[in-house]
Amino acid sequence: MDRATNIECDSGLGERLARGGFRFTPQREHVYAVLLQKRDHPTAEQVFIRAKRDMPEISMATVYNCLDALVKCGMARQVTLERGAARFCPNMREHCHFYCDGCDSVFDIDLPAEAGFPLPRGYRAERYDIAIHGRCPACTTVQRKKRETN
Amino acid sequence: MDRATNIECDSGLGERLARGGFRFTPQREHVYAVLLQKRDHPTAEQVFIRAKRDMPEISMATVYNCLDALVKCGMARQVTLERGAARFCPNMREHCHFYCDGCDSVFDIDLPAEAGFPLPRGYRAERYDIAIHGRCPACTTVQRKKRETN
DNA sequence: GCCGGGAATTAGAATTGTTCCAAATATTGA
DNA sequence: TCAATATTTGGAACAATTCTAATTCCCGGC
Repeated sequence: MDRATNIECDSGLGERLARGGFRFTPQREHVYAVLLQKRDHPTAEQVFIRAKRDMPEISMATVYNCLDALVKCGMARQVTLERGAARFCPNMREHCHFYCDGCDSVFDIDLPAEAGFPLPRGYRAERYDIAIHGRCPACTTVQRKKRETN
Repeated sequence: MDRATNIECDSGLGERLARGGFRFTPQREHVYAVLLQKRDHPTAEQVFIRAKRDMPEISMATVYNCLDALVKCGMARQVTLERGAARFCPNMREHCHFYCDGCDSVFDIDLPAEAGFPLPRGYRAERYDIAIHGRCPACTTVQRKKRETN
């Protein structure tokens, strides 16, 4: 949001890509510029549309590739993280979810009483949706395969 | 088929369905039972597979319908809420996202310094992913159409 | 400067998860 | 019982994403 951050990130793109094992390409530079230019959390398709304005030959597959590279080298975030199928639970208490990156399972975590959160003036919160990613007790010590039992 | 027995044994399901304007059906009862039976946050497909064991005729469409009814009448939650396309942002500071249900846009919200969160013993958090749903300042007063500019 | 190998790009096909549809069936209220 | 309405079903449609195979590009060694 502030220009200092912009300049800092911009100048580091090539280096960050390289450090992540990626090459610095015109497409990646351009996709990153598109992200910086209008910070409204665009979808991949919106990035594609915007990128095509100045780079008409770019393809959707490349946009996905570039976004992936940017995320992997720490220059962007994927906001909507849980990309797989929706999951359901019958626990109607106030709680949040812990996603174990080791065994890919989900645990209910009780929320501390203080539900509040300081929001800027004018924003009205109706629902909090908190996900924590990490390792569950079983996976903290041992590396496990993704469980699948049905 | 004895409806009285069903209603007696459904621990509030029939009533909650009715209050939500839904009918109490064997499929909905069964899908709910499947959710209760193994609380591992199954996907719709896993629910489908499990439901078919005792109700081989049930279809995927019905499972989606039942899950939807259960969520709408408050008997279950859909864990993974952001179902649309993934969104991207180049803001690498610690922040969370505010989703406006009025205009369907996403805002960055700075996170208060205290990032901590009391987790049960053994869980190791690596990343917090906090989404807040509600109305942004512009939509708090006026109802707006979903914005689309690209 | 030229060549070979690995990475990146491209268009399009394939896959996944979900929603929509129309017809058949079931349930409810009169 | 009958009509109105909701639900179920299988399959088609759909949207987002990933994969594939054929170039094309880029870098280092010669």
